[in-house]
Formats: sequence, C-alpha cells, structure tokens
Amino acid sequence: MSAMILVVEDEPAIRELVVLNLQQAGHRPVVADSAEQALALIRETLPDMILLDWMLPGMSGVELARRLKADGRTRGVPIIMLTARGDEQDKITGLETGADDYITKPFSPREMNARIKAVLRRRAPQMAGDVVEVTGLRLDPATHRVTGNDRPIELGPTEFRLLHFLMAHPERVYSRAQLLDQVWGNHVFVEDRTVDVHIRRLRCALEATGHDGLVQTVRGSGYRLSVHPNS
Amino acid sequence: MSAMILVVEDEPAIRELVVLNLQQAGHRPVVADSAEQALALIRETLPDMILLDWMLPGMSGVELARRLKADGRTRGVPIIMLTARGDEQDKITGLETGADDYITKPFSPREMNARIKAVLRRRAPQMAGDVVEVTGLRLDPATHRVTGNDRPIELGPTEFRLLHFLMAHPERVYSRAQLLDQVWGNHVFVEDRTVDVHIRRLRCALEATGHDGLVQTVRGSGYRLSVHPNS
DNA sequence: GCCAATATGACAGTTTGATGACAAAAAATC
DNA sequence: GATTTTTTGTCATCAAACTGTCATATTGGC
Repeated sequence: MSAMILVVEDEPAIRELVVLNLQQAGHRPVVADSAEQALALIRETLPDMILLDWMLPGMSGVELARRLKADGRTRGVPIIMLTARGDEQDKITGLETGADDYITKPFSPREMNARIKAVLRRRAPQMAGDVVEVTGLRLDPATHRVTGNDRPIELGPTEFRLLHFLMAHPERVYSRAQLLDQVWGNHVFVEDRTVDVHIRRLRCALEATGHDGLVQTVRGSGYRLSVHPNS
Repeated sequence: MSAMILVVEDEPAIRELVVLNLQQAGHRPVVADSAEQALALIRETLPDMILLDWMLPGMSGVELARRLKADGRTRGVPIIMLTARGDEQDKITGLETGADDYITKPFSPREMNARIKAVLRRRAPQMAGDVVEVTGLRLDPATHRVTGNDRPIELGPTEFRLLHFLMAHPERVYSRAQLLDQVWGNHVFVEDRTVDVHIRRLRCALEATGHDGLVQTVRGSGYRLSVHPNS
C-alpha cells in the first residue's frame, strides 16, 4: 500500500494538492517541477510509479515518458499522465508513448486513488494493499497480519515482505538477485546466500500451520511460491 | 441521516437556495459568507461536511480547503466544492483536488443531495461524531470523554486524538509518519520518535482498566489498535 | 561416490521500540 | 500579570528483536 510515487508537475498549487492526497492514501510522494529534475531524481532512486503532467516547461511530459520507456532500467515503472482535458488526441498520444493510464483534470481525489491502485495492482501487486490468500494462508497488508487456517503466524519484517512478494506473484520463480531487488530494495548490498536464510526462517514460521510446503526451492534458479506439490 | 453542514458562499441568493435544500433533506445547515468566518465557525464546532464555493472574496475557497486539509483536526471533514461551469477552465483545473467532490453550478437539488449523501456515507469514520467503542473501551467525541468499563479515563488532548483516530480505524497499521499526518496535522515538524512517547502515555492511561493491550506495536511498521491478542 | 547447490544452526552487530527524565510551551488559576 | 499546573516534544539509555554472515551439514544430480 505504501508506494514511492514521483509527482512531476510544474504548478505548485496542483502539485501540493496531489502530494497531500497521496500522503493521505498512505503513499510516499516525491516531487519534481520539471522533467529534468525528475530525471535527476530517478537516477538516484527508482520510484514505484510516476504521475506526470502532460504540459511541462522545457522537456514535455510526453518526451520524458518516451525517454523513460526507452531506458531498460526505467521501462518497468508505471506512468500515469495528467492531462488538461479529455482530448482524444492526447489520450492516444499518451498511451502510445507508454503511459499506463491517464487522468484528465479536473479530477477528484477518489478517481486519482482508484486509478493509482488499479495501475499498482497490475504492475506491482504487492504495493496495491490487497489481501492475498493461498490455500488457507492469508496475508493482510493493511493490518499487517498473517494467518494460516485462521491461526496467527508471527513474522519478522523481512519475512513478512518476502512472503508478501511471493504471495503476490505466485507460481513464478525468482532468483536470489531478483528477490533482493524486490524485497530488500534494489540498492542494498547483501549476499545472495542471505536469501536462503530468510527463506528458511519463513518456512520455519509457516511450519506451524503446515504451509511451509508452499515455499519451494527450484534448484539452480531460485525460489517459488506454489500450491502444486513440489516433486 | 442528519448532518451539520457548513455552507460557505458569498452570494446570498445561492446560499439561501442551498440552505433550503439542505433543510428539506433533513440536515442542519450553518452558513458563512467568507472563508474567514468559516474558519471562526469551524474553530467552535466541527461540522460534518463543508459545501464550499471556490470563488470567495478575501481568502479563496481553494485556499480554505488547503488549510483545512493541512490541519489534523479538520482534515477529515469532507469538502464539496461548488464551481461555476462558465469559469475559465484552466483556473478550475486541478484545484478541486483538495476536495472530496465538486458540484458545478447550476446544479439540481437532486444532484446536490445525491452527492452529499454519497460523501457522507464514505466520510472518515472518526469525524462522524459517533461514539466509538471497542471491548469496553468507549470514546465519545461529543462529550470528549473516555471510559474503560464505565470507569473514567483521563487523557491529554493529543492522546485523545490519537486514541480517537486509532479507534476509528481499528486493526489497521499506521506508520509514525501517517499518525503524525493524521493526528498532529501534516504541517507540523515533529520527530517520528515522539509518536512512541505518546503511545506510551496512552498505554499508561489505558492500563488502569486493562485496555492497554489494545494498542499494539508492529515492529518495523508502526502501531495498530486491535482486539486480537498480539502474540 | 563426487560435486555443486541448498539447508541449517549459531553468532555478533545492528536496528528498533520502550521507558524515564527533563525543559520548553501552553493553559489554567489566582 | 504572575504563578502554578498541564501538556508536549526531545533525548539518553536499556532491552529485545532482527539481520547478515559464516561454518557446517545435507541434499540432489550425475
């Protein structure tokens, strides 16, 4: 539910209101008043999503979106365009350049939040804040609780995030490096093998309700959360 | 559904029309003809909702909305903006984002009532003015009283707001930053750690009636009010 | 059996939250 | 207007939980 969202908007009034709204929704807004500044910020840390004003002084929002989509590092970051009016042409151009959605001003906070959540759910499910459940194992990000067959399970912060990520992307194998990027953050320097240890701790905690079998090892590749028996 | 609704509108004709409508719908309208007067009224008693003309002499409606949203005490009060359709598009653009909804003039009574009802239905629970109760712990916003198993509990202002917010949003985890935004108001500059201290004071006060267990720590995430045992 | 990959247990450093004390600020009282 | 009293934010310190790494055991593939 808590995503780092970059807001690129040159008009201070609108920018502040958007920021306020994002905070209220539990996100962490970061602001830039120009495409250039946005690029600088993105170079430092990759946001989870970008809210991008269509019209910007200097490099336009469209141009910025195009650049981001051209760069492999930033291609995956969802972009929502803020456009002045529901101009069909803008819409087409915007979606062509790779925007994931667009919002036409004036917009209600409710609409904005709904669209943000929808895009997050599509691109980064573990950020959407939805309850995830797999065969009796249930994780609720909002209350930060995990239960197995309705019995509470205690997890440390890292194990919680790890399980959350795996449950949000079931049936798919992730390498240790990928897990480090997704769960730890893509800037930290930790040993690959550390993942093993946390996987073990997670399995340990899940053992109490017999859900430890869900976390499977894929030899030579990484780990996976799957409902299907392993071998 | 009877709510106290503050109408901020400088033009007498429209004001009266709106007031009449509200009365007919069973609400209790209170009027102000300027943002300044509105602030004065709000200082006395918190309305359940605000209908706000965006064009006002002196402080504009937009500015008022921003102030209200910046103050922890008033930020939960739903705001519906009244905007004139004929006004310059670009001025209106995005300005309503501080509001929960907006109505463009001229509007039908039917539309107004529908929107009011919708907003009231989903308004922030702690602003409803309703008594909140959790397992014998009871907080009455109207009388500003807290009791545990019918025994009075003394709380400082901050602890009261903190408890109120938590009780209005039970089971959900809030980070220190979120609590500072929601309870203190997001303009203040206070240390994150200060939240810890107030949580402790709150627990201290609740200890007398054995309700201190409700306020739970979620390591690495924040705090939560929950009826479920922690460990 | 041999090799490589993974599991496991232990450990020390680090982070995080709880707690008590304190002074500034605000409110209430005289 | 001065003086208590209450409230508030910050800090230093302590205990507990968590984390990353390593050494060693175990497993699976050939």
